[in-house]
Amino acid sequence: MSTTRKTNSLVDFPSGNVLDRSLEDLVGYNVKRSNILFQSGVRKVLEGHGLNPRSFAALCQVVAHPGISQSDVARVLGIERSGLVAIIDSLQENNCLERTTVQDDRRVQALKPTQEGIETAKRAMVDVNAKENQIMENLTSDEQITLLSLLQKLRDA
Amino acid sequence: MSTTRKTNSLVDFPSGNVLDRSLEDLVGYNVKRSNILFQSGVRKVLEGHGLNPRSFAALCQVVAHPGISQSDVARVLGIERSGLVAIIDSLQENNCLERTTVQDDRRVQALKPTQEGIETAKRAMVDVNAKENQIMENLTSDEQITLLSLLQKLRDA
DNA sequence: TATTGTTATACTCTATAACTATA
DNA sequence: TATAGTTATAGAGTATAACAATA
Repeated sequence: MSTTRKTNSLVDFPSGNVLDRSLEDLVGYNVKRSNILFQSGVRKVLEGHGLNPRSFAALCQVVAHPGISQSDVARVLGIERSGLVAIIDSLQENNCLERTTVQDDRRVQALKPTQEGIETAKRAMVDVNAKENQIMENLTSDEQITLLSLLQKLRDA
Repeated sequence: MSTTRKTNSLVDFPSGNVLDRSLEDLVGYNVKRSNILFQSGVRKVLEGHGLNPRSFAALCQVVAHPGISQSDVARVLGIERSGLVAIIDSLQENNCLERTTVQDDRRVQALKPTQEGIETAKRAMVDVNAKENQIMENLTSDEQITLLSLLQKLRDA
């Protein structure tokens, strides 16, 4: 007797099926499904701070590197400059940062975090960390650390 | 002297900055960036087989579970039924599967893989596996296995 | 009432191209 | 000629709602 799923299905879902396991054993597929878990969970948390995943990431960069240019934020985050405009607009509307002019190069607008922006980033980061711990609750602390370091090593390529 | 990036930046990027590391130390952020690496790499490979990530995943399910319904494929893949229609349409146009009627329940259309569909799935899987190994080339074999098992354990929650 | 497949719709995310002003 | 910021635009991905046929 094979182990079947609870829904009323046309076919059995025997555990250990070769081709089924092939998909479930792809790292990329598991990364994609895991990304959905984190994305949806973290998005909900960030909404409470008037942020979304991208604006949160951008704000973190501005807070960490006051005076950074939009182009540099885009480079660090791996997104297009054009897509960053609306994100910076929203952060500016929320009084999280200011666009300031630069004497040496009048093309760029240095991004300076406001005190409110700094505090928003810190509060959001606390909540995001808590949410991540909740999402990973069935991993031990060591396993969480291992997962993080392996993903970072992967990205270093 | 701090370590700076190569681009002409307004600000320094000292390694070890607290708030910058906070973002880079979020598991969710690393999952998101890793997902982009896999997604773009695998997508290119699948194009050579007339597939994309979603149609490949759906085809794998149909090959692994001949006779599966569209609703079940959607449930297993974690996507909406409505979004699956176009995917199944494209797989049917490529002669990878057939929609067949079911006597017991005339609402459902059991999905049966064609011989061409089975072979396409197998060939694509070989290439995807090779691509994943390339993407993870700076991880040892043990590390790749650990990463996979941790992601699977995370998703079991 | 609930489910399957389907269509229509809209919304988010994101990339591309082109423009301007500066360098 | 190259870069910064910006705008417009289009495409992919995906969720929602509603519908007809069937259970």
